Amino acid sequence: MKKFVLKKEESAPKPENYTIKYSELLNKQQLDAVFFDRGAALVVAGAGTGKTRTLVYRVARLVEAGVHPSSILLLTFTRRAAQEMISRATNILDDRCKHVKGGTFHYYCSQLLHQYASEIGFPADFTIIDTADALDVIQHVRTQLGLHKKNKRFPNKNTLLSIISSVKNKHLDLRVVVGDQYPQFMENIEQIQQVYDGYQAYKERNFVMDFDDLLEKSVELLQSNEAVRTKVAAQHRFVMVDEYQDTNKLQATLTQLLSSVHNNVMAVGDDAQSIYAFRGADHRNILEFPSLYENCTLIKLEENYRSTPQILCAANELLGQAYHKFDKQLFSEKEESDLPALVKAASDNEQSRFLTQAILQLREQEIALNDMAVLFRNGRDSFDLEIELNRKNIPFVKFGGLKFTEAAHVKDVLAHVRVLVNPMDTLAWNRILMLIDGIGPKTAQELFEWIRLASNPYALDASEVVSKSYMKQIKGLSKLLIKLNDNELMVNEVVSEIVDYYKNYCEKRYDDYPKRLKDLETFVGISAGFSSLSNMLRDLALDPINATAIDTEQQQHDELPLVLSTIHSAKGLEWEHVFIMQCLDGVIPSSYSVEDEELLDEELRLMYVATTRAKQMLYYTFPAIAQSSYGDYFTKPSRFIENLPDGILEPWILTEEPETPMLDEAGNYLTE
DNA sequence: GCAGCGAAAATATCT
DNA sequence: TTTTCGCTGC
Repeated sequence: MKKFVLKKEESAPKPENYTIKYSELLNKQQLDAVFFDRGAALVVAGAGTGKTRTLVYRVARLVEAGVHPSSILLLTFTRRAAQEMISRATNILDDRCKHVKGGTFHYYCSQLLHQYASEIGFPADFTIIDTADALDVIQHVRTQLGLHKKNKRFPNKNTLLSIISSVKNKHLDLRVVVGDQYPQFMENIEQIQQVYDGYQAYKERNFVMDFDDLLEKSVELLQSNEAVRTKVAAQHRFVMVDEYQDTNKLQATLTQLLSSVHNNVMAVGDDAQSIYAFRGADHRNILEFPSLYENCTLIKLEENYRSTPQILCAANELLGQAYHKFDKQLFSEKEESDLPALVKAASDNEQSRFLTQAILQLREQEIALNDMAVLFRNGRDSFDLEIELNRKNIPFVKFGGLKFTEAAHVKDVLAHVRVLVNPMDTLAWNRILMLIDGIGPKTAQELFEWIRLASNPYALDASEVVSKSYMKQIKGLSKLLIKLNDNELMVNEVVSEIVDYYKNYCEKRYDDYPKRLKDLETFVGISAGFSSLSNMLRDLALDPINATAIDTEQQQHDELPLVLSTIHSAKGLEWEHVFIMQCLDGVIPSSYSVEDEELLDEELRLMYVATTRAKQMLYYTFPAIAQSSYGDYFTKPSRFIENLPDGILEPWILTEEPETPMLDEAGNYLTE
């Protein structure tokens, strides 16, 4: 039985009652967005046009107008972005803004599904699996189906997962995805369908969900259950979605569903900055948005407040190279600056040394390390630079690249936590059982069959499956799990016990165990920050810790660190001085993208995003010769840079002098 | 059924 | 360079 409650709308706020002087702080278009009240709006905001600022002020304005903060939903691309916006709103207004609901789509969906788990036949404590786990499941399904030993080539697990993920995120038929992206595997379509079904069935059976399931199942829940949809959407009087150009089909549908009661929805984005097509994002979403909502208002933010005209000129010229054109020209009233620099180094290492020196020189000029960033296409592109920075004692943080929680030893420890939270999590059981000598896939499988039916799944030593040879080890595991399950321990106490138990296995398995044990000690410390085991698992799955964050945390510099970041992770951020390194053809654009216009355009937009992060000065650097991870060499600068007309960039020539002890004086690179 | 060895293959960006 | 596959001996 449906029940609608009619509530009176808050009376429209009187402008003179606002404490914030909006009209003095924002331009005309920004004000339009901030004071936009009811209905649907699309804010098209070019890079650096104050998009975040506008969202922050709109949140504050709504709260000031008497809208209950918790009825505002702010969906962003990273959790970091949501937290930052909410804290900025809190700063300009007051603590009420802290109650605004914010986070990523995945985070929102995770909360929703945990709350309504019973509606979709899942236990409230289902586990979210990351990509590595998902690949393990696919591999398992693939071998079980006997597909690995066909004489014909069958797609590997990475390809299979990417196909499955596309099907879900783009909401397309499997045939369409395979035909479109992997026509060479069309002949295997039946088997791929089997893998798809097997993968789905496995997750249902073991009560785990992958990232895509979070979105897909949320849409299913809201679409199939009218009562839930009404109840949920009623809580969100105002829905705002940031970075809308990087939403996929499921997220666009979710946006509609979540705003379907109050119909107040604002999407903000920039089609020129769409860089997540590989993940199913569809920049057409933003173009189609106005047609999805009745009387949608369109607001354009065009004046750039971030970068100097010289940097914007490079950005505009880059965008002009796209196959599919944008009608976009950024302009800025900012003061003139030097032309962006184009720096050719002889080698990878010379590039690193140039960057290190340039950074040190800027620091001498009182520019904080934190106001500089080095950006790159791939996580590994900065490895050599990281060594150089360490050598010179320059503190840095790195965003993107390897995640701490992806390291095998951390996953091992987390698997123990997972079986405590969700005893039906086969994947985690497999992982911890196979640590024990003598237990392989087969025995683990049999043990799990027993666990599934057992009255106490942790009392493994009661199972008749266990053979004598490893009984002692099983007893140890069993004792640990029972103890942790029976006692009300703090999260870090649980993790600490697991680490103690795991130490032996870690030492046996890894030559570099001292480093890994140190990591685990750090992890015990981090775990103290979580309120419960299941919260910890959820948070770590959706917001994994960066691998280098672990090292830097211990160093405790009083100086704010330099930022190293993949371009993808730099989205939405800005710095005074930006270095874009490894600008090589084959790196950016990636050599796997050059055959395809769509892919190539996305690489170009990536370069555009990187370029528009810079406020004051921009440097493109590349080595004359660079070795790829195996085999071939990169020898040409990025075509995007090569194609720029003369006079946009200033070429720098590096002349290296013999190393001298006084770096600041004589050993510098000369510029011309 | 398990573990270890050697040969062969191999895209990356993120929630 | 690292991961994956198949083979062999226990």
